[in-house]
Amino acid sequence: MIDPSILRSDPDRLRESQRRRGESVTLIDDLVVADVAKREAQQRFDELRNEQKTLGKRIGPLQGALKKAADDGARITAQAELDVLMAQAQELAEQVKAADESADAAGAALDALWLQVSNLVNLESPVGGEEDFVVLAEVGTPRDFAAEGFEPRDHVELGQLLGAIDIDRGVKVSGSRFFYLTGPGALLEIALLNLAMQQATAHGLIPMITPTLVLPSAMEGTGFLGQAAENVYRIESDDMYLVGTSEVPLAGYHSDEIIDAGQLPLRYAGWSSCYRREAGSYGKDTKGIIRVHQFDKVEMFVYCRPEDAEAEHARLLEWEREFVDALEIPYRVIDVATGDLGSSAARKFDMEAWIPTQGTYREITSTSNTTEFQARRLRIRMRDADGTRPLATLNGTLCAMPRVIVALLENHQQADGSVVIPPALRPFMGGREVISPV
RNA sequence: GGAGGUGUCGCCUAGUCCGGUCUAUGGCGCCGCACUGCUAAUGCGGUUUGGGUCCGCCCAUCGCGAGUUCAAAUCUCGCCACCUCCGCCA
Repeated sequence: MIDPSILRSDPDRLRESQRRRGESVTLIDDLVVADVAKREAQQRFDELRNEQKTLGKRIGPLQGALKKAADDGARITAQAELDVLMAQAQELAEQVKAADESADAAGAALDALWLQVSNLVNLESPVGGEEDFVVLAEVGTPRDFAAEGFEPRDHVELGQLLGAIDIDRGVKVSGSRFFYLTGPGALLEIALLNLAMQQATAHGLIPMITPTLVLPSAMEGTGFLGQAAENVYRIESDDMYLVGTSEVPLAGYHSDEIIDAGQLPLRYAGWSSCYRREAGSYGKDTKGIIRVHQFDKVEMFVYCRPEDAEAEHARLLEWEREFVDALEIPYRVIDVATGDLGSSAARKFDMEAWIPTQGTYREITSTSNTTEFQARRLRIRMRDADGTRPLATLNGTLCAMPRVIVALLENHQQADGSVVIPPALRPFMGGREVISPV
């Protein structure tokens, strides 16, 4: 949710943001109307309710006086006065009830509209659709396998040769887009987890292992029940959701809290399984483990002052790069275009790793500055000398296991099908330097 | 899963039986001011959160929701969380 006061002070800013995203601009006009209607309805209720309370305060003492009335004359006078008041109060009660209902309805209508409004885009974000990203950096040089004299194998074949990935049995047990990590593949994930957590804790992030099943409020607060809803698994019998990223439980962690500004920034590194339906991706990445329904991920999440958010965003990107640098994988960094930000992000940087057998870069990390958007929805605020106000939240991938494993296997393979483990990872692999075909 | 108990503005707490002067009491903590060589102590004032505002105030908020009533922290119903006991269980 965006600061509602902007709707009154500068609605064109909202319109411009919607326009850049390629989302509805007329929605803002509807909001303006609904906002006025809501305030009018609320004010009417407030006034009537005030009247009702004022009147009610006279009834109690009068009833007391009636009980203590000394003689019949006084009793009759008091009773008559009370009857008049009660008649007024009864009529007022009906009006209050009606006003309350229309104020509630106006409020609900306004809230429903607000939920459709995506976050204000950062004006630096390139305008356009998925293809309109800007490349910020390109790091490392893709290997020239032709010059080395062999055809690179894809990660599916390598995974099989090494006994590291078992896709067939994943499909047998759980259906398409599921897999097992086996032997060295499982050890590789554990090593990556350890390397990621070592780096995270070195930078002062707090390690977290989070719930992966959450209530609707957490899912909605993080903005995943909007455009992304079709990719979320819902447990119908218990009205809960499986998270697609630990961003959800990490954001929900401080929901309904007011955090002392002195404690900020709060930085977490959460490890969890992630579940994605991948609806609408039929035919894409059907082979291999680039796009799967369940995987594990280490996610960074930051709560900070809104004025520090852009610097934090740069920091998250730096930490992501540090991790991929350590793995010696060629990559590029892109500034994601406004049409591809998702509802929560004001700005988003993706890292894309070079995948030799695809001859292209594929997303392996994503870091978003969601400014105060999620914090407002989740009622997370900070308190400083200026009072209480929403804070900013940011998130960034430190290590999404399957895609990093794909990049490692494909980029570090040798002619005989073995794979060299990058030195940074070796301490977490018992010193092993190479994984060889079984 | 079953039985009983509890849920009040940061923390603790009064109020709930018997509805109205609750505009929610008191203590601790915190903030400001005064006094003070400094600290402490003491005194005075402030201290839930959100919304509206003609900047006087007004409205909502007592775990959440619904209901009864002229009027609900208080009565009724449903839900949630926690505690105790029983059952089951990795």
